[in-house]
Order: sequence, then structure tokens, then C-alpha cells
Amino acid sequence: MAAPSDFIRNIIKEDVESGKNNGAVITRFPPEPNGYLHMGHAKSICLNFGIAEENRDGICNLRFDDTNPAKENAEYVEAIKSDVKWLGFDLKDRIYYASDYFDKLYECAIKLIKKDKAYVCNLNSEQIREYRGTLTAPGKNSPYRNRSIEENLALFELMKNGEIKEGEAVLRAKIDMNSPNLNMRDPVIYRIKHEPHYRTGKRWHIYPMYDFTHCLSDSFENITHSLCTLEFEDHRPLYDWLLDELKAVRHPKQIEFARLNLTYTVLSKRKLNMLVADNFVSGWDDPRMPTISGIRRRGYTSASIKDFCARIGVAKRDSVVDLALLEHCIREELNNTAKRVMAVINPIKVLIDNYPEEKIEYFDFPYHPIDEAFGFRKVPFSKELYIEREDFMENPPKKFFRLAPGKEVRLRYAYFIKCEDVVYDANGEIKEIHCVYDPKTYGGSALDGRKVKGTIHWVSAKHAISAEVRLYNNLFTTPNPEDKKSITDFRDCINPNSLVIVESAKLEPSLASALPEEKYQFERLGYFCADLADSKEGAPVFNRTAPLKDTWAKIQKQRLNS
RNA sequence: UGGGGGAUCGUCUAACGGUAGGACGACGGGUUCUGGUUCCGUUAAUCCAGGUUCGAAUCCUGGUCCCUCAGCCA
Repeated sequence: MAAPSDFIRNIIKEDVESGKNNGAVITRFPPEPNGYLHMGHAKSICLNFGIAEENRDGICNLRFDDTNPAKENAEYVEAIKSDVKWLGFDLKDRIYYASDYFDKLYECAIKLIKKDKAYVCNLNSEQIREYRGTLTAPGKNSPYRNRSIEENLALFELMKNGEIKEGEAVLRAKIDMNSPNLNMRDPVIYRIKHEPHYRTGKRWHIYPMYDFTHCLSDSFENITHSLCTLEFEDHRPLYDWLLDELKAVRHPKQIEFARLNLTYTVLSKRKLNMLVADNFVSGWDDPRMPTISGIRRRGYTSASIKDFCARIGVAKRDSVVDLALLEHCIREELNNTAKRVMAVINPIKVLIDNYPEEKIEYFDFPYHPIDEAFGFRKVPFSKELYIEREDFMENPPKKFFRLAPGKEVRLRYAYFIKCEDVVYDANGEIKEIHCVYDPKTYGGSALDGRKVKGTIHWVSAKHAISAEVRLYNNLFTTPNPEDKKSITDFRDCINPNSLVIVESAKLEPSLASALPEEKYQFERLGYFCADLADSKEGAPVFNRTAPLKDTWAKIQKQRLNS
């Protein structure tokens, strides 16, 4: 694949060529450990780590932006590390924590106070908001703005020692209450939180804010290019102001790009957290979730995610990427890598009337239609079979190529069969379909050159294993559940059929040995993956990763619409 | 009616004053023991109005629309 190119890579290329930073390229991926990583993060990871890989001696750090002890914990840290590793980027032990910089950051705050560029403010949060002004009205100076450096130092010391209550004091940068950019109206850079931190314990009673922490952490790590999403564009002046005032040796360049949006899903940690907390899904790794761990459990591979990220590109304009593109990426990969097997999800019984009662034939079927390197497996054939309910119609429309009274089809790789009779139960439901087979079509082709239009999949009833199969559909019914104009609460759009559990699908016996995370194509149905958590050898559980494209379904839909 | 951004096929994204290209989707067809794959083809875009220029998606002027900022979240 051609090397990716986008406006950020172009900027970096120019910087390297002009000798900026001595040609170094150091990026970072800075998640807050307050939730699991999702596809939006995957975009950022592929960008930051990708750029590092593409440049000679390029480096990308994983840095936990853990300055809010109320929301962060070690479980999230572990989950994030594992997701980044699974995506296949080499961390080289370059794992950092903003919390490791608390001492250095504190020193920077002192320095700022000594420069008379920061002050302790005793306005409460409501007052701070009032003094800040509005989008159109300027703010006004805090009455505490002109405290002496000594007083500020003393007060900040008290804050640090836990001697002031939460909410009663903050440290603010002294910038400009008249700035049209709200972020420059004396932003809070430290607040009091009498809350233990998952890494630093009870050592601190004050915690630095994002704006203060981020630019300095970037600088400490010698980051050259600090890539973030569009909403931080307004923060760039503050990012630069802090580094300038503190005379930082390293002054990274912040560049903003548009965050990822995907149709039929939500990509905000807050919303995903709500789905988990309110049990709309089973957890962060529910296969319906657009989290890295969810999508992995669904059966997506890291290669397909990287491919997707390369295809969507990086730009500044807001965009919503079609989920179909993600599906395309996984189908393309699995088409080349997944073993083909047969499974019947919605079984209906077929009896081959002219097949001997006790006879069992074992066929050697290929795991892949053209590539023999995939190997072969034994598949039993007998008088009683299951086929897919949807593959039989009593009164078929014109273009139905499957089984119907009087019609002949091919059982994949096995025999031609012809439907002779249909037997009903007391409720008028089909109980079984009676067919005859043509022994001269052994292996699935007729010696006389006779053709059949349809080939259907099947399993031997006696030999089939029963297993749970989970059919996943879009989590939301609308393409854009995050659209504020048309939707008041994204939860109103949750798809009630996002998960359909098939308790006992009938699988060919070879599938009994499927290993967790092993990927298959169930012929004519879709790509399936043995569940990471619930699948056991001998007792598999399968998740549908993506259905195969289905032009027959499309034809039917068109018929309905016309 | 403050500031900061953005507008190119249905969607995503190229083109950096010189043929508006690619991918996904959709549609049509060939091949096929998966109505899959594959192959071929079709569809379809520069927000608007002026200007500069031999030539404008690109430069200038003026509009329009969209996103974003008033956490002691990140």
C-alpha cells in the first residue's frame, strides 16, 4: 500500500526537510484512563504511531493523561495498554504518565507564580463563571488577581498541603480577562481535590488541569508534533503561552485534526460509558461496542482496523465515515484468511428418501475454495440433514434459485437433491422436506453436464453440533445518533435487534475444536469468530463479525419496495 | 450580533494556478459448486456571487451554511 499522506504528514515532512528539531519526529498518544479506547482513538493511534514508524528514528509515546483522580483507575490503564499492543504498535517501554510529572509541574506552577503570571483565586466556581464573561461580553478581573507573589506562594503551599477545602481556592494563570478567547481569561491551572490518585495515592491535594499539564508533558518528553482533535484549536494559544512564559526548552507544535465519527454508532467515551453503566450492552467489550476491545471480540483484526484508518484519511473537516467502509475492510481481510465451513443457523430438516438409512459418507472438503494451503476437513453426510430455513420456499418467486417443490439444487460439495414432498406438523408448520438425491452427482457435479442454479449449505443432522451463535447488527437504528438537531437522546435510537441470540445453531462437527478468537466464514452466511470469553474448546460460541454481501436479500427488498 | 475552524461525487479523501482523481456505496454486466469472491463497466462533486489570470477547487473581495468555545473534565 502507498504511504499515507495528509496535511499533518505534509507539515511534518516539511519540518524534517527544513531541519526543525534536528529532523526528529516525536509524537505521543495521550489517553485519559477513564474509559476504554474506541475507534476514534484507533484513528489517533494509527496517526501518531504511524507517523513515528514512517520517519527515521521516529518515536511515539503512550502517555496517560491522568490528572483527574476522580475518574481514572488502573483497570483502564491496563485495558488501554493491552488495546494499543493488540493493534500491533511497538511501545518499546515508552509508557509515560502525567502523574509522574506532578513534582515537575508543581515546580512550573511555582515558577509562574514567581513571575507574577499566576495567582491563587478564592472565587468559587460559580463566581469564576460569572467573572469570566460570555462569548460576547468580556470578563472582569478577579478581586484576588493582584495578590502579592509572597501571598500567592503561601496560599499555594497551603493548597498543596491540604489545608484548604475543595472549591475554596484555585491557581489561575494571569493572562487577559478581556481576551476574545475564553481559554485565555485567567484559566484555572490547579484545583484542590482531596481525593487519592490511583498512582500517587494521598500524596497530593492539588491536581493540575489539562491545559497546564498537557503542553508541559509534551515538552518534558521532547514531543515535536502534538496532534489532537479540533476542539483543542482554541486551546493552542494557551498551550503556546504557557510554554513561552515558562521558557520551555522544547516547544512542540500542536496540530489539530477532525475526530472520527461513524454511522450507526456513537464515539464518545461519555456515551459509551452510559451504555455500559445502564446495561444497554454487556460491557466495554460487548461486540456491539465501537471500542477496540468490543470490535476485537466481534472478530475484527488489528490489520483491518489499521487498513480502515489508512483509508479514512486525516483532515480538518467534520465528517461521518460510513460504517460500510469498516465492514468492507474486515470482509476483504477475512475473505483472504478465513477458513470456510458449513453451519445452519435457522435449521429445517431434510430427509433424503433414497439414501440408505444407516449410511454415512465422510467427505474431504477444502477449507478454502481455491487455496489448498488452507487444508481439508472431514464432513459427514447422511440421510437426515439440516438446511437453512430461508433456502426453501413452497411458492418461490421467479428468481429463487434454491430448494422448492420439484426443484433441484446442489448440496455444497456433496450431491444434487430434488424436493419431492413437504410434511407438515399439527400447527401447519413445515416439519420436514423430503428429497431424493442423485448418486451420480457425488462431489457436487453431474456427469451428464446437468446444471443447477442453486447451491446451498447443509449439515448432517446426526453429526451436527449445537452451539450458540450471536448475530450482531448495528447498535443504533439511525445513521447519526449523535446528531443534536434531530435527536434529543441517543439512547432513544438504540436498535432493539442489535443482538439476536441463536441458542442452538447446527454446525458441522469440525467446528467443535474451534479456538477462542478463531475466525471462519460460514459459507453463504458471513464471517464468524469464536467468542473470546465464552467460547470453550468443544463448546464453541460464535459471534457474527459481518454478514456476507447478500444480493438475493437486496432483490427481495427491491421487490417489497416496488 | 465575540473568538477559533471548516465547506470537492450519496460517504470519506486527493489535486498546493495547468486534464477535478481514488476508495467505499449504489447501479448494470461477465465468470463462479458460496446470490460470496473476482473481473469489466456506469453513476456522481468543487457552497454562492463577483474579481484577478491565457487558465481558478486553488489567489482576491463579499456573502451563505456548518462545527466549536462560557468545567475547579480531558
